[in-house]
Amino acid sequence: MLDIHLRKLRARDEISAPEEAAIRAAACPEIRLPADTIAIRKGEELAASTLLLEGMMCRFKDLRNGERQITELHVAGDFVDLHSFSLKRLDHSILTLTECRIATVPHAKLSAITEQHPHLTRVYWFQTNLDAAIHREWELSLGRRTAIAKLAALFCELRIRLGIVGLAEEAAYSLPLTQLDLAECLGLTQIHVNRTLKELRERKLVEFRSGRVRIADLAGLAAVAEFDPAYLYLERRKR
Amino acid sequence: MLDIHLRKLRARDEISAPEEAAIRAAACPEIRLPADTIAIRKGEELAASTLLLEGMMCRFKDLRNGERQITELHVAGDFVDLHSFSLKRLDHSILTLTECRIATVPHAKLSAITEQHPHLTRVYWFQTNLDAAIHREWELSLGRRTAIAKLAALFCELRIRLGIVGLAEEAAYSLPLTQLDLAECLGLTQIHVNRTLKELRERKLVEFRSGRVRIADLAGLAAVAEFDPAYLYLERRKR
DNA sequence: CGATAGCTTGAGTAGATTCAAACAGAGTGG
DNA sequence: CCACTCTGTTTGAATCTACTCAAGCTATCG
Repeated sequence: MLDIHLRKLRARDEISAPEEAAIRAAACPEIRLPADTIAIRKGEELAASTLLLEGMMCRFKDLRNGERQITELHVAGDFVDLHSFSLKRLDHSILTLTECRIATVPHAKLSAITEQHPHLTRVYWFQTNLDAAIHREWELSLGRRTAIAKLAALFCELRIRLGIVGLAEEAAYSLPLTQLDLAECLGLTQIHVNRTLKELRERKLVEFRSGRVRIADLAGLAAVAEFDPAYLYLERRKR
Repeated sequence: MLDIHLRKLRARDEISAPEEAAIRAAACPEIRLPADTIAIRKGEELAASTLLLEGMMCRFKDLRNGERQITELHVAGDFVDLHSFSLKRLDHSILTLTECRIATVPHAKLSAITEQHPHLTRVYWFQTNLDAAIHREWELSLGRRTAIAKLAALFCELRIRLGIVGLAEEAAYSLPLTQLDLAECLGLTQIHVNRTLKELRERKLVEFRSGRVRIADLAGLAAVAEFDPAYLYLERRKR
C-alpha cells in the first residue's frame, strides 16, 4: 500500500512501471505505531529508512531545558528519514504525532535501487533537497515572520503538501495537531499560539479547531504569510 | 585550485585519484566576485553549480519589508548551490559577503560524474544532506535559543567548519562579517547582536572584533550554546 | 577632510513569555 | 451514571527579551 508515496513522487516526476515495481519490492510489511512515540532516536545507527503511509510525524531537536523545536512536519507519503540512507545516523529524533502506519525500506535495497535505477536516484536526491527547501522556508518563518504570519505560512504549506497526496480539499483539511505541537513548529509558546489563532479567526482568515483547518480567505491568508509556494517545487520535472 | 574543496570532501570521505581528476576536469576556470554581489538570483534557471574557493557567501530569503533571513553561511570549499543540480532553480538567492573566488561546474559535467562515479554521487548527496542538517540546527537556534546562545552556537559551528578546511586555529579564526550579517543569520537586530556580543565579551567567552573571532573559553562557549557537533557529521565514512 | 559604513549606547516600547487560574471534552473506574 | 482525571484550550495580569528610535562615536577611504 505504497500508493500514497508513489502519488507524492508522481506529483513532480514520472515514475515508470519498473521503477514502481522496484520501490514496491523494496518495502517491508507495514507496521503501526501509536501516537507520541519516538520512531527514530537521534544518533542511533540506522539500516533502513521509514516511509510514512498514514498519520503525521515530525523531526525535532531539543535543548536541555526541555524546549523542543520541530524542524519539519511529515505527512502521509513522505520518506521521513530518507536522509538516513546517506547519513547513517540522524542529528535529530523523529516522533509520531498521531497513530501512524509506516513501512520501512532497508538501506541495502535502496542501494540496489540507486544502482539499477539512476533516474530514481535523482528523484530521491530531489526529495531530500525538497526537505532542505522546507527547512529554509521554516528558517525564514522562525527568524523573521511575526506570530500570525508564521501560523498563516504553515497552514498554507500544509494545504499544498496534503493536497498533493489527496488529503486536502481546496480550503480545508484535517490537521490532528495540538496547539503545543504548532508552537513547537513555530518557535512560540502554546499560549501565544492560542491567542494568535484567535486573531486569525477574528480576522476571518482561517479557523483551526478540533484537528481541522478551515480556510475562510485563502488569498488573505497567503497575503498575511507572504506565502510563495515556489519552495515546494510543484512543477513537473523532465525525466 | 580546487584543493580546498577536496579537503572538505576528504574530511569525511575517501576520494580516489580518478575521482579527484574527474572533479578537477569538470570545473570551469576561476572567477572573482566583489563583495555584496548576488551571485545567484532566486528562481533563475541554472545550468551550473558554484564552488566557493575563497571568501564567504550566504543563502538568504527575504520578506517584502526588506527583512532578510540568511539560511546558511558558506565558507571556502563549499558547493554553494549543489542542490541546484537537482532543483534546477533555487528558492532563495545567494550573495557574496566578501570578495570571493569561485569556480562553476556545469550540471552536464555533474551528470557525467554521477553516472561514471557512483561513489561520488553518494558523496555529493551526502553533502546536500549536510546542508539540510545545518539548516535544522539553525531552526533550533532561531526557534528556541536565546540571543547569547544563538551567537555562541554560530561561533562554535564556524570554528569547526573553517577548521575542516584549515581556516581556523584552535580558538581563533577570521570571520569577515558585520554585526548586521550576524543579525540576519540569527533572526535578531543588529543592535541586539551588538549588545549580546558585549555580554559574550564581558563574560569572557568570546570576542568578535574587526572580522576576527577569538574564543577565550571554548568549553564555556559550547556550554552556553549547548553545542553538540554531531549535526556536522565529522566522523570519517566508509567507502 | 568630509562622507560613509559600521559600531555603541540610552530610552522607551512591543511582541511574546511566564505565571496563574479556570473551563471543556474524552476516557476511566467505582 | 457520576465523580475523577487527564489533556488540551482559553483568558488575564505581570514581566521580560528583544525591538525601535535616536544619537553619537570610530575607522576607513576617496
